[in-house]
Amino acid sequence: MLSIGEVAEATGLSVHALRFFEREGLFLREIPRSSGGQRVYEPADVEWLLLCNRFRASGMPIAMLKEFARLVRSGPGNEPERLALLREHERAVRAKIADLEADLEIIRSKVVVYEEHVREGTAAGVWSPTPSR
Amino acid sequence: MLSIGEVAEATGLSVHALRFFEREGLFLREIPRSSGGQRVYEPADVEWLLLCNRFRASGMPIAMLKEFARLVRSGPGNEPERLALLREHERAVRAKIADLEADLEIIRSKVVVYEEHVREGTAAGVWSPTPSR
DNA sequence: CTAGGTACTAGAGCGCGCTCTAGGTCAAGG
DNA sequence: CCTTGACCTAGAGCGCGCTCTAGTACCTAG
Repeated sequence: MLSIGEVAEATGLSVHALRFFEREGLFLREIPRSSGGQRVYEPADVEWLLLCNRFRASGMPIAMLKEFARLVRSGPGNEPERLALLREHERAVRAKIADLEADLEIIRSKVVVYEEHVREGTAAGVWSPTPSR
Repeated sequence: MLSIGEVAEATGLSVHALRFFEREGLFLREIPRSSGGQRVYEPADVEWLLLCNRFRASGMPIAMLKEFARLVRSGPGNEPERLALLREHERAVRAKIADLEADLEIIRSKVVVYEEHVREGTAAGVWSPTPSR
């Protein structure tokens, strides 16, 4: 049984963010309260939040996370929908990686141009104030 | 010589975004105006914007783009600084790709679990409304 | 001459994802 | 008791990156 502060600590999320996540319905269950009204989490909630962190870090919007949580909360029977959502996100992440790799190529080429310029004192390929390249 | 509409078309940026970029000082030069006060671009501006798109797509914040543009505008002599900025961004992009690949692994494993579940009708490894895994 | 389309400036507004404030409650230690 | 600190709710605010509005001007075709 964990307090909101402990969960924040364990997940890297702020207590504000945890309350926000709850308002948004991103948990897999209602988080129960203690007699004094404080949230009482359990380790499984932390595991779910850690997975959420991965999803978020990989660019999944809150709305999609919400939808996934909704599917899980609404019980068994919709696993194909959950799978479709996960596959969609997998596709999106692969696409993002591919884009980043293409962008990295461009950046690399600019880095190389500047390295040569800085090493040799030539101005080939770098920008002048009035763009010429 | 190009109008703002043509540049928007060529770069995929909106005319609003182009005016915003200009206010923010993201261009490599002052964009001149026609007699009637309309912006007059040249192809080199489009090239720069296309590179900006790459930078932005790879997660470079506007502030960093601004700084790079400032360095270029302030003329020759600061190439080592420009290089340092580019290398920093290159590092950030590589890190982001690595993170995404790690996230992708996790997503894959969830997809696999759901694929098995959906194929075989077992409930192993998927979430129940009250989280057990 | 006029209408339509495109552009202008200045500034407000928005969607996302939190983050923080205000005003209060609760539980434990001194 | 009383303070301290973690927590509560409801709701406002913020940083980013645009996006849109209002009100006006110009330019080309008919």
